[in-house]
Amino acid sequence: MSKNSFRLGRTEEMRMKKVRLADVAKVAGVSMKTVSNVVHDYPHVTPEMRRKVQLAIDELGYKPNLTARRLATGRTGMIAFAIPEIDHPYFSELSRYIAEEASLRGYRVLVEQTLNNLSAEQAVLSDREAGLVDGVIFHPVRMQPMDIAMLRRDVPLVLLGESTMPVTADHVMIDNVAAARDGVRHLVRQGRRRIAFLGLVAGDITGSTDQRLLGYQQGLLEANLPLDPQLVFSAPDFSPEDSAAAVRRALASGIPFDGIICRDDRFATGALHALRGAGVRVPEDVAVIGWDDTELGRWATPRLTSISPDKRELAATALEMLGERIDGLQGIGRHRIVSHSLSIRESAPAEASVLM
Amino acid sequence: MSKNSFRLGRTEEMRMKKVRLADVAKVAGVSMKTVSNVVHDYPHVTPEMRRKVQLAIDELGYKPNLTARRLATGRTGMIAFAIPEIDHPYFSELSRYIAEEASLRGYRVLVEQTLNNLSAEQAVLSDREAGLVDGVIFHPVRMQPMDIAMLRRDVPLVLLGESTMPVTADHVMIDNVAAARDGVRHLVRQGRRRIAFLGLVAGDITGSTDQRLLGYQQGLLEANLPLDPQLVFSAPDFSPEDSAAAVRRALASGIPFDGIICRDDRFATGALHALRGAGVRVPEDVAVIGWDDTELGRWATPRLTSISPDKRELAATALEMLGERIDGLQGIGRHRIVSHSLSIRESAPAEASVLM
DNA sequence: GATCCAACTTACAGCGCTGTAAAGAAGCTG
DNA sequence: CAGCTTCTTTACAGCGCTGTAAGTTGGATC
Repeated sequence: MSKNSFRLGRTEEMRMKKVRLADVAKVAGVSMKTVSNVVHDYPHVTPEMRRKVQLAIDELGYKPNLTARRLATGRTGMIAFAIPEIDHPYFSELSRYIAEEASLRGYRVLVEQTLNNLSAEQAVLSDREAGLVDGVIFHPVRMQPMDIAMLRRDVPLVLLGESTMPVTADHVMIDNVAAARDGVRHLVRQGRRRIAFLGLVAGDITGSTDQRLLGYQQGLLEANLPLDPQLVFSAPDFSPEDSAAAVRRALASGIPFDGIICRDDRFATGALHALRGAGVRVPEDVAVIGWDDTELGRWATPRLTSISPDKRELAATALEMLGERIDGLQGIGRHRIVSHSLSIRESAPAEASVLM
Repeated sequence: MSKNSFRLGRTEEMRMKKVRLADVAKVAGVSMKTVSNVVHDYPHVTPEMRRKVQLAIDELGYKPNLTARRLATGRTGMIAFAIPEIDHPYFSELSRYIAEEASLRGYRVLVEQTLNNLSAEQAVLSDREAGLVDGVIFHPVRMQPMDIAMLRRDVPLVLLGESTMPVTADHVMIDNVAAARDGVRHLVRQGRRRIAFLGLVAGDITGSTDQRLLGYQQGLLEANLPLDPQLVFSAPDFSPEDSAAAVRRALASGIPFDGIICRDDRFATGALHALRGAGVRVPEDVAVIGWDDTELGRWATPRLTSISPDKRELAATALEMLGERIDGLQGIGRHRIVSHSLSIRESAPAEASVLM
């Protein structure tokens, strides 16, 4: 009876009170540091000592307190991943790779949404608090390069995305010019001659689509096709609805076109819907190419041909660079290009299959 | 000149060295605690003192060190959100609401992917380390209720999802039985008589679809429709591909059906593709209802009618309950139901519009 | 057997902040 | 103006861990 109640007391104590390193040390009859060494698999610990300590750890159910560790080491083991929207297909897919690559390197990821909001983006850089994360991977959409350069704080930073970036920070992207050109080439190879670009977004101050637009133009010139400003469609905002509206407007205005290259899969999805609604066949009448190669496009009808950044490589590269910065690497910002390809599906099939 | 270099030195000092509370206190000529009080807007501080301290804070560019704060207070201000896959449309959309609701309550969110992996799920609960987060919102898919109950640790926990949950933890879900019944009713109202359920997944040990299947059956019985086991389709895994294959198999086997209710939008998307590939018209020949009301379904062709859990309410409720637990609320697990609705679109339109 | 070395282990001072208790200041009361 | 109360401010001991420097031990060396 009394034995039982003692046992209960013991058990309760084990789950109620948080066990500290010092408690383990006392039970094992060693110093705190030795326990710490066991926990960290420090090599110079005799097997006997290790066993003794491990026994005490197990008995007490000791769990290291991360916060204390962080305070002592100055490292948090966490990185922030700051993106516009976590539920945008491209970013949610990218998040997954970032999380996986981070976990491989012993980091945890704190996802920070900026919601296309300037002040939220600024908050990412001019953090009110310090010591939360060891580094930041940031995909800006509203901040200008100079803003970023100015606000740049002491925490290691890697930038993502196609907009112009300050030369003071590391940056990873795909070759957007080449990618857009590849898309145009693919359409040209199918015999398309009136290729549209969708699209510019009113108030998109970052000029993030500039490079894609540039590649689009290069692709046309390369094929000796005329540059028709009417074929550059604009949308009021970034949603598929806005994109669909832009395509409807273009159709209504009677401008002829037989191909569209879109700034992202969301835009392409909107375009597909607008075209279908107007009775325009894809790809027979108009071929459509998306951008980002997301699930949204893979399961669109028809399945979307899309420019496909190597997201895994993107994530791995960003983490690699960030890791180097965290490890103390100094120096001017480095720019890295990761590979891209064209995922060819029904909306803009390869030549062989387009012989309708 | 010398003035300039002094300034530079000062500036450098400001960005190089991390400023501590004690530094601010020294400059302001007050105690550390007073600075802390100013930082925290503690009421009993004279305006003059506040001004003086604020000046020092601004001059030195002081940023509180979160880690130290955490160690001292025992609170991290972070919660973990543990889900199978961050790039699953339902979870990425839910993540967004969780992040927003958390931010409203002063919490940051650490997203943890379990990748449908049992050991990863166990790791979520039996955390190796303590003091990382104040609480956990967890959507299990592999763990059994008893496992969860056993491994349940000291950190506050709120469970999400439709599987059976231990009575020892808080739980938020929609009424899956009612929702499935609503879906069937909608189809029946359109005159559908051979309604399929897609689908069971081989090896889905959680029985997470049980309730949806139950509601499906109730809906059929309610309409005096026979229960045909052949109309419950099975898939080997959770992807749209698997779902499409399951539908193709059903079509090939010649079982007649004129409606499908799917376990999620991904399955519905796969079904739409399989049907289209077989020349079956949606909704004319077969009406399709999805589940989760995600962007994937909203932009499918045809646009997907889908059972729509109120994701914002779900997130808010989970955070509310978790917050109460973090604030010390004890007692048995509470179960909360949040509302759902049916988002009616083209794949299973309302009666009026179905008169082809 | 004294000396030295390498392999282990320990003691303890921080990491930067907050909670507590207690001191100091200022305003009231009779 | 002593005696109280209330409002501000201070001093300092932790929070739990790790890095450093200083032991301790056992064995190899001459």
